[in-house]
Amino acid sequence: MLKLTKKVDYALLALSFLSQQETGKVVNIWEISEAYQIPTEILAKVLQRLSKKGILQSHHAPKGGYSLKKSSKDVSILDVINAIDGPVAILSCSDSHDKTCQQIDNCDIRSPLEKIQGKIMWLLEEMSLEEFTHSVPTTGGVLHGSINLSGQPRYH
Amino acid sequence: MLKLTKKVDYALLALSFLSQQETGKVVNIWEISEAYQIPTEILAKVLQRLSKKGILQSHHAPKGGYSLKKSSKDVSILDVINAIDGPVAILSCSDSHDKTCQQIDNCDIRSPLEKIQGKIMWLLEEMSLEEFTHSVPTTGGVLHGSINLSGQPRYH
DNA sequence: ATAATCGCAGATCAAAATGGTCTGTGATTA
DNA sequence: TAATCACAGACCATTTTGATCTGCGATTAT
Ligand code: SF4
Ligand code: SF4
Repeated sequence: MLKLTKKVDYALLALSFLSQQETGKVVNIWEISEAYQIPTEILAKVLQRLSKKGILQSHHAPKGGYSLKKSSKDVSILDVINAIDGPVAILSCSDSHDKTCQQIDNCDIRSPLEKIQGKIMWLLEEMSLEEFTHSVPTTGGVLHGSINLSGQPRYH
Repeated sequence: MLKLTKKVDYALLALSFLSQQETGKVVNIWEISEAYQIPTEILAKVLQRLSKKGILQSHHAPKGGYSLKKSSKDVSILDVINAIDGPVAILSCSDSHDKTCQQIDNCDIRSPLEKIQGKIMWLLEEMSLEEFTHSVPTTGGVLHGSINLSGQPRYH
């Protein structure tokens, strides 16, 4: 339920790896695959999409590979998810025109659900790769009050 | 990606339906199924789980059915998701002991991801069924500042 | 120029999660 | 005691995801 896919996991690991290198360093798939024990073929797919979306720069050539195209603070987690799995959508009906939900005519929960969806997207958009890989303690004061930043759920 | 399951959708619709009735009103599966065009068998499963988790009260008897067991402001969206699909878990590894992820030894993204997970759970826990069905404009001032409450994503 | 080393693209298969169906049982009450 | 409701679990179909395979295209060192 609400689980991130393995591909996104792979993408984040790879990006994390790259952002730990000296800036502009070119790394090939095999190295990343080796570092995390990820099957090379599927990692290839993942990195391809990241480069197609402008997050990575690819260099095809001997000694080629991938390097970060943007500063890690200009890449949000949402960007990564969008690149790998297509648009985040909590609801089946947010694909809009696509295939319409049977309940849509009588549905009175759509608008509140969209509100939640907006908040989740905002959350994912706020967090950049930089904060992500460097374990910055807060998101910069955008969330206030009683919000739980411990990473540990406080519910039973 | 990150999509709520249809069963949760059904659960929320049913709960929304029930909370629109006079309090304590007993409604059977067929009526709800009819109202939203949900297959009765699967709706039955969904309502069973809600009653097992103490969200609904069941009355088996002629003229029986289900009624809300708690006030709608004491039921969070997280409760509903937990009841239907088991615990919310963004990461594959948060099932902990279960089957371990191949990358877990070298993983340097787990803690930030758990942070995000915590925030999402907090979000879902904050919103009660009452706010949900009555379209209350805000969540009561817990989120401040530039948060986007419009329900519409503001990203491209 | 050409061969080695890379990424690119798409088809394809396997496994898992989900949605939906079916059959039979148990509780309550008119 | 029969009708009406929920309960339980097995079961199958569909969709999504993870992973693999095959061949092509770009770049560069020699
Ligand atoms: S039930 Fe409502 S919210 Fe859920 S998918 Fe259908 S229209 Fe969208
Ligand atoms: S890669 Fe890290 S975060 Fe993702 S599932 Fe494995 S251990 Fe958890």
